[in-house]
Amino acid sequence: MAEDKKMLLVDGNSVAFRAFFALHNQLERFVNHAGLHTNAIYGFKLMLDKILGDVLPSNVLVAFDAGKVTFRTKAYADYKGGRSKTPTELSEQFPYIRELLDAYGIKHYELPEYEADDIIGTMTAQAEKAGYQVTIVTGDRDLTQLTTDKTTVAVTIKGVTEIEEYTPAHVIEKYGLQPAQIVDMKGLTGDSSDNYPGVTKVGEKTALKLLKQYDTIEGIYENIEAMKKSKLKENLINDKEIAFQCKDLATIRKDAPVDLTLAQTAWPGAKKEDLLKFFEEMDFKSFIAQLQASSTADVSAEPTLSKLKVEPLDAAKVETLDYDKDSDISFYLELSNDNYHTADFWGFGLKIDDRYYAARDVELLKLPKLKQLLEDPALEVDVFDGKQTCVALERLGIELKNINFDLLLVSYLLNTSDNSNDLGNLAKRHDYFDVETDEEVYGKGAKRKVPADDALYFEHLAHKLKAISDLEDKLMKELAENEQEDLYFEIERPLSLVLAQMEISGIKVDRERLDIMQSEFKERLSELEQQIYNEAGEKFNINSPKQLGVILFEKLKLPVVKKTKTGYSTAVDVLEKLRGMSPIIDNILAYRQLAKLQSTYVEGLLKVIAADGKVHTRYTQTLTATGRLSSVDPNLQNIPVRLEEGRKIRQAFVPSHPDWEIFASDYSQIELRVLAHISKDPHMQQAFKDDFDIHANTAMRIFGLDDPSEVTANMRRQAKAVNFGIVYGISDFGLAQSIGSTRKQAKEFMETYLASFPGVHQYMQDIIESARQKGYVETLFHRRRYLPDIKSKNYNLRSFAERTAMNTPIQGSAADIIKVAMINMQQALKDAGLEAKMLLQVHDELIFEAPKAEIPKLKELVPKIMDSAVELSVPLKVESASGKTWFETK
DNA sequence: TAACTCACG
DNA sequence: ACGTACGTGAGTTAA
Repeated sequence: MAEDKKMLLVDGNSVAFRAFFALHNQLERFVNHAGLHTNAIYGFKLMLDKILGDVLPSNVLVAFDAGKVTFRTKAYADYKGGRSKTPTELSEQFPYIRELLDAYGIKHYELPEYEADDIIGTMTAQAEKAGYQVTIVTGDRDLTQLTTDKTTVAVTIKGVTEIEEYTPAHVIEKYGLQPAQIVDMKGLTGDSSDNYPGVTKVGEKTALKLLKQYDTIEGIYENIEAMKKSKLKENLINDKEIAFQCKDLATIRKDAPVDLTLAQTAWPGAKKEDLLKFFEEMDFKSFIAQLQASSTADVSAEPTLSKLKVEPLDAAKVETLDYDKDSDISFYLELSNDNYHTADFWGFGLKIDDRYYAARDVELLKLPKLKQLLEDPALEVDVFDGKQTCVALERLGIELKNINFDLLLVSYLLNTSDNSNDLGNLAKRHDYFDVETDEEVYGKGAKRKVPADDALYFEHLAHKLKAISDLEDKLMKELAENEQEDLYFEIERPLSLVLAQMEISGIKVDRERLDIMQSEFKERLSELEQQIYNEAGEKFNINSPKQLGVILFEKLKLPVVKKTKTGYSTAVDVLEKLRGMSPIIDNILAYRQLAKLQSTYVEGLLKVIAADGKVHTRYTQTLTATGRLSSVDPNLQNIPVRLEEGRKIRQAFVPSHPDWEIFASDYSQIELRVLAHISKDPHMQQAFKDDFDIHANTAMRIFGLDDPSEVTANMRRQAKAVNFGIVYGISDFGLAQSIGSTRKQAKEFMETYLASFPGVHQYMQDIIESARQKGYVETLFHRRRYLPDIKSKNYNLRSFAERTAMNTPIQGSAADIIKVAMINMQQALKDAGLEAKMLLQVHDELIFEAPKAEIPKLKELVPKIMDSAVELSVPLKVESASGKTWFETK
């Protein structure tokens, strides 16, 4: 590193701004014990680590602006005028950012009357001359004017650590300009953020054309006489002085009186002690842990991993493996992608006590020695993602029998909002740094590939095994502290095996049925297409909201109901309002509906039918913030049902054997029943105990009726919306939206509702207060969701957190209940000796296939198991149906 | 990759 | 004065 002359120059102010605003929504979470905001300091530190690691510089300098008065403001009074003041939450952090740099051993510098840019420009020139490679880091694209073959400019684009690197070639590609021409561009067009005007009526396009022809502003004016008469020429002549002045303002100085030698910017590396002291002061706990985990006293830019000895396995070596019942065993199976039903096997790693083994060839797992190890019911194995491991091993004919600690699952339970699937990232969240992320080792997206080098690859596998093993005690202790042991041992861990069975079973799809639908839809779509083109008077892409917006609101001049960030909204609720104004609307709605069915369901499903004629979804067990499952590849939890046309898609879901049927059971109103239970509201509980129509019951209360016969269909519809609103965490706006009333009317409904159900009202207040106190809410089975925004000063964030506090215990407890039912169900089917198989879960319903002869038994058994999953203060209610296809189970 | 739209509970 | 219903996944367009 030392012989490489690499200079890193950082625009301190600009990066601090970026860091501050990137973490602005978490401003209140970044406050240290002294009340100092620390988000910009934190972000600055992340950016430093990233760039130091990428560049490995020999020299570093961070430049700051010295103050408001500069030679530019002296020359042009309005320079940077109209900028809003730096928030105090940020300005208070600047002194500490300088302290941070001191702790890193990094030189920082500022110069009266000059901006950070000019210091950087000057140092760049000096460093280039002395033969350095230069990297500049900034949030300000203007600095790209400094790019040369020796100097790269890294501009932060998103967050703090994502950067875009500008080389001269990239500048040309992106702007169509040489780096040196950027100042000519700015001279012509001006810069609204720096508040200087440029030439009248000259924008980016005109400027580009001019510079292409004349190269520079000087070039333009040398040739101006020859230009033919035009408004542009007039403007150029009138604004000549402005153009030159603006160019001068935009030009970064390379000759500022910087009294700093290159030698003074040499970077010796950070001192662990100094950093520790600083991080203590800032309360940066994870950085402290990260530091303590690293072994050396000198902190280099790249965090160093421990060196592990990994023995490559082959058939002979497998025979020598030695373990017993008390051995500490971790196992990790590496796959080429997420879809473990079909992914290629990349290999595996195995840890027995403190010995590490790895191999690329998974056929080795079929050898008796290894197969027995995995299938021994008396041998506990620690894993990361047990479900994935089980399903993939099943493809090799191996059944993993006794999972002890599942790092992914436990980590999710500890914090349902942290839903990283990557072992390396997840470990970092638990202050463990001795493992890299897959992206770091394998690359991402299309570039992801298994390392060619055995040593490198096997070390990564070994570090993953080590992380699983090292984190077990700590995480299990946290689980116990949270009273979540039962949730893990009794619900989530056994559930992962139930889900594995369901995923492996898959559900049979009638391909011919879908083929028929596809050609039928195709025909109808092209008819609708023609009609729409006729009515519009031209061809356009109906699928493009942008093009459709132009047709509807500009060409046909229909009234604009709602706008989105980028243009006109063409969503269903908008189109509904335009119905009747033009026949095109009905056709567009019909087209949309059909196009959705065609692309997402008919074609989407056809694409994922496996060789066995079935679709095998994957349930993500560690994703949702509430504890629900989700379903991917394909998503079988959103197959159409509400509209008849779409519902027919369900005709394609059929049993996998002749003379079998589909059987489905669903919990009726489970979320409202859960609410009745946890809120202890007597009226709501009574309604469920009496098995009343709950929406009609609510209607009677909010409309003040005495008899169910007085409830009209419309009243019931509105009451149903109110019930939904209550479950979601009430807001008058949302309710008004959903029932199409005024906000005032909605507010009255809500108030009447809360007065009629005092227990519910009390619950809403209590749960919000409890969330504020504890920082989290919990479900019936202690599933936990943290709500840091509940204390936010931002109204929106806080309101969102409050609604979440009301909703999560309801949605999450319902999720808990069906999970218990599923575990009991699998056991009950087995105990009853039935062939029936549980195939799908859709939040409050379970779908099975079974021999026709077993259907009567299921009608008894399934509701019984679902009802008794948990004892609430109100009864649960389950409804069942069966038929030849999923469509018929209604 | 983000934005929009729409399918489900 | 603000700008929202809760929880998901997938296809399309357009940058």
